Amino acid sequence: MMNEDSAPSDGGLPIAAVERETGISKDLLRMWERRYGFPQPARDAAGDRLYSAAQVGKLKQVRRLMDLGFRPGKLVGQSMAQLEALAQVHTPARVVPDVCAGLIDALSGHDALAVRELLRHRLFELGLRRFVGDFLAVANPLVGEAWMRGELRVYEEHLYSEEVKRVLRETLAGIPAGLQSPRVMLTTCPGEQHLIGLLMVEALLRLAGCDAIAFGTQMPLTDIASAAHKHRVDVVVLSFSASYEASPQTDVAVLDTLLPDGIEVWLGGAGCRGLKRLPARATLLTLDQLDACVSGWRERQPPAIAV
Amino acid sequence: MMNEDSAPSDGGLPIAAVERETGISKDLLRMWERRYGFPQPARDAAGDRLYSAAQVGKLKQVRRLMDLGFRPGKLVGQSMAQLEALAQVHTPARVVPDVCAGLIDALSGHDALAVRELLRHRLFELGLRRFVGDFLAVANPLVGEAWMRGELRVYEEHLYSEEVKRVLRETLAGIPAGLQSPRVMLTTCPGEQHLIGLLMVEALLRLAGCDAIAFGTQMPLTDIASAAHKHRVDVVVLSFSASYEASPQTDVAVLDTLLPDGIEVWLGGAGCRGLKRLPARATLLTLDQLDACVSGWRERQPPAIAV
DNA sequence: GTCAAATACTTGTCCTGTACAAAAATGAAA
DNA sequence: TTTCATTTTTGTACAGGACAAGTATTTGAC
Repeated sequence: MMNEDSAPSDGGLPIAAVERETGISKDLLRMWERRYGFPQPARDAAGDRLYSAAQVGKLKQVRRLMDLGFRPGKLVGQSMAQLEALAQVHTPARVVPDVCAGLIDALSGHDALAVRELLRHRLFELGLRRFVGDFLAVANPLVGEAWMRGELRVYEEHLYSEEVKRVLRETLAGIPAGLQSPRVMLTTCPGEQHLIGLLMVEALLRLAGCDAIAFGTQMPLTDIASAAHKHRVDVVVLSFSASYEASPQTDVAVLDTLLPDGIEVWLGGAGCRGLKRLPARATLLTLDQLDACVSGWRERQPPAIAV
Repeated sequence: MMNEDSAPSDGGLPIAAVERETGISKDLLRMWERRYGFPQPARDAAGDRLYSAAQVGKLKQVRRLMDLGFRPGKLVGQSMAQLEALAQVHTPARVVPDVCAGLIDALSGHDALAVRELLRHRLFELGLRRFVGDFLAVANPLVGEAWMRGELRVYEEHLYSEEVKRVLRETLAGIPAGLQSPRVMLTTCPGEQHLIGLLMVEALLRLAGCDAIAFGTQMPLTDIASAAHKHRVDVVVLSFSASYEASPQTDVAVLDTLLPDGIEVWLGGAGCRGLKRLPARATLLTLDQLDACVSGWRERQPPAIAV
């Protein structure tokens, strides 16, 4: 067991810390070292790895570029400057749509208040449905790309997502809970900590009059199943972000065996791209298909039960 | 690489899924298997482990009891029933204080709306400061203990924390952002996903007129440092829950080397118990010391700058 | 030349087994 | 009873091998 306390002042970060900072597993860090010779961390007295800040920084950059589709073998050999250039080139600044004007500036200006005001302004201007469907649907990837290009720092992206969550929750508080069917529960699978997509769906479901129950993120699959049963929900909504590590495919297959019959599963988010061979009860959908999906569900119900 | 898709329908869960479901690392799962003979998962065609639902359930129960102070060696040999009995005995139902009356019932009644109403009622009855300091400070551990005893399911605890977050955020939205010093940023270290403590602190700071900036959870330490610098904050508040896996000690030590001089670090939460040898800039505090801490900070500032 | 199938390469995760340091428990002395 | 030293327990680190899934590249038919 490495001595965690010896690390900070001097050499660098132990491997567990690097895993948490970069999201790259210990196994993989060791494998890259073996295969590519990078990163080649120093060692402490006990022979445990100690990664320098520079190595951790490069690892983060490599990881970003991998999310863009690059393979690690091509990346690890490059210098930090080359990697940054690569990120620049491959996420060309898109034309910022009018609705998002000023957003990136507000974020990089380190002014939390300005960001919040901007979001609120858009919300009142567009109304909740279009705020979600037109503004957030555009702004979220825009912020992600700006971060890829290095125009935004991690903490600025954190600030953005925190303020979006805040504004959405404030607003949801003002909408009386719908009581119509379908009764929907919202959550994410373990490891998926992105809540924004879930809140966006919740907003639209509330507007459609559905009885939506939010359970937050990261519910173990067995608990999703029993909660769905106990709360007598009709639909389980799961959101998968692009950075979801595990396989939505597997999650859905497991849930299919755990869930009682008659409960549907609706999946959304960038992490669902390329999903196939879904169980019969599962549906893949985008935000703008949600209303249609709710209507469709209502039509499928026996008239006696439908509201 | 195991075939994740073959698992769900038949035998059980692959080791990565069990790690995510139980929070027990792969390394440790294999170590327990070798040392204690439990869990002893089936194997797929490739020789990869496949854990049954029963094994995963027992692992979760073992983990709960370990949080109560039991050692794994004493636990793994016991049957599921014995483990449940143990949990019953060692978390005796406390006398439920009046303020919390009805809470557990509302949660186990699977009525999200009732929970929300109860929380709102307490909030209006007590006011924000006492809601945080008197109600939540009592209710949070109460819910945790009820879960330990098996009186609440995981999803009921999820529901509780989701509704608490919701009510707190609604309320925070109504308090104009304070603009007085100190300027405080709130976040948690990577791996710490509990937000409630942070929201409670934010509420109290806002009431004290502080300029509080919330960054959400799980910021890499390097980003905490640069955000603190760029946003020109005076204090970084970190919250550590009892279930924090990594070492707050190490985190603070690392931050101490990364943060610019003059920025203080305030630590709170159950995860801080037993912390010692803190850097000079770090302070350990509980909720009820927060006001005093803010006053203390203000007094320490040169009069010219103090507000 | 174009498309599709077969082949080769790349990459992530799993495996076994070992080692060791930190934490906890135990026992001895004050 | 408290304090200190010793033993046991426990978690995390290491090395290096294996292999399947995903990706690229070549081959071959049309």
